[in-house]
Amino acid sequence: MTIPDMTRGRVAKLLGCGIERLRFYEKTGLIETPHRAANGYRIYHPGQIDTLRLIVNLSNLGFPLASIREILTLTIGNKDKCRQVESIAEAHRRVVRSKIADLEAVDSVLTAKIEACRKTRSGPCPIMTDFSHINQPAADG
Amino acid sequence: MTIPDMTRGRVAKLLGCGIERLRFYEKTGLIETPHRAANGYRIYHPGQIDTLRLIVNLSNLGFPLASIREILTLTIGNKDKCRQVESIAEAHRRVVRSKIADLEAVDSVLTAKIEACRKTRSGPCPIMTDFSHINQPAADG
DNA sequence: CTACGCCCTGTAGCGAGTACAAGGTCAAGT
DNA sequence: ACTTGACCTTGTACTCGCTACAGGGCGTAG
Repeated sequence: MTIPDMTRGRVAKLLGCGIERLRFYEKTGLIETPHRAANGYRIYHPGQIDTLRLIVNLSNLGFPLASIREILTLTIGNKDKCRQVESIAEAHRRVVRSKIADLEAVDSVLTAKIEACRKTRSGPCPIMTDFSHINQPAADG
Repeated sequence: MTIPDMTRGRVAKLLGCGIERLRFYEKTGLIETPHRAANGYRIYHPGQIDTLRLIVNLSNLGFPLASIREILTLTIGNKDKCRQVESIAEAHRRVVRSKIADLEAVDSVLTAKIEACRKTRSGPCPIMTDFSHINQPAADG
């Protein structure tokens, strides 16, 4: 049972991401450059794969790479550093919730406009008119 | 009461956006190049300002510029074209709702992890460990 | 006449990758 | 041995929707 070399493609498949993404994380310094086989191929060792899995998982949750970079500098097993990670996660959750609120506001505007469109039997389209020459706030002031 | 020339800065202030954004819309062909005064300054006429307001409003709702471009090709006042605009808006609403669903899923994962962090009194940080070396799906198969 | 604010142009950068070209390598099949 | 195809390498350009900056011209108020 020889374990096959973890080349870029195999790691990408394992982590469920594209191979270029791994190169990108390497290019931007999130991981160290992996060892190379004699033919020049990258060979990832288990620790690097763990790191990459952490990066991919956090990135899939929308953490910006700057936050991920910060999390990576905090080594595992320290209680105080866990508090730091927690606070980064809380900050990110605030961003996520704010985006949800924004999108829900957009959704309700869209729904109102779509309703107005449906009621329009003839005449100008409400989406076009409402968003172009209505609601100029106090243009006479 | 002389109406001042609508220069780029004035239009930007009226629409609540930055002046570079207007140049960007011009560069990408969303609006035609406005007339120039003798000194080379752009002078926007009311129709162009209406168009820009439509663009800015739709863009603020998250419509991609490709959709906005499509909407702009549909002239005002035609019932059938209103149906087309409506269907673009519906497609965008589907995208928005899908994003909301994704973000809510992210929110619940974050909340679970933050809870786990809070319960951690000592030992490794759950965020780091759960996202790096746990949950490898059936690694023995 | 000078200071400041507005305008012009072109270009580069953001985030987080994705895509492509041009080539080297490896493993399998014939 | 040879060919095919999948994989790997590098560098570079593109995505989206702006934003920022450099280096200059113009206009107005004091």
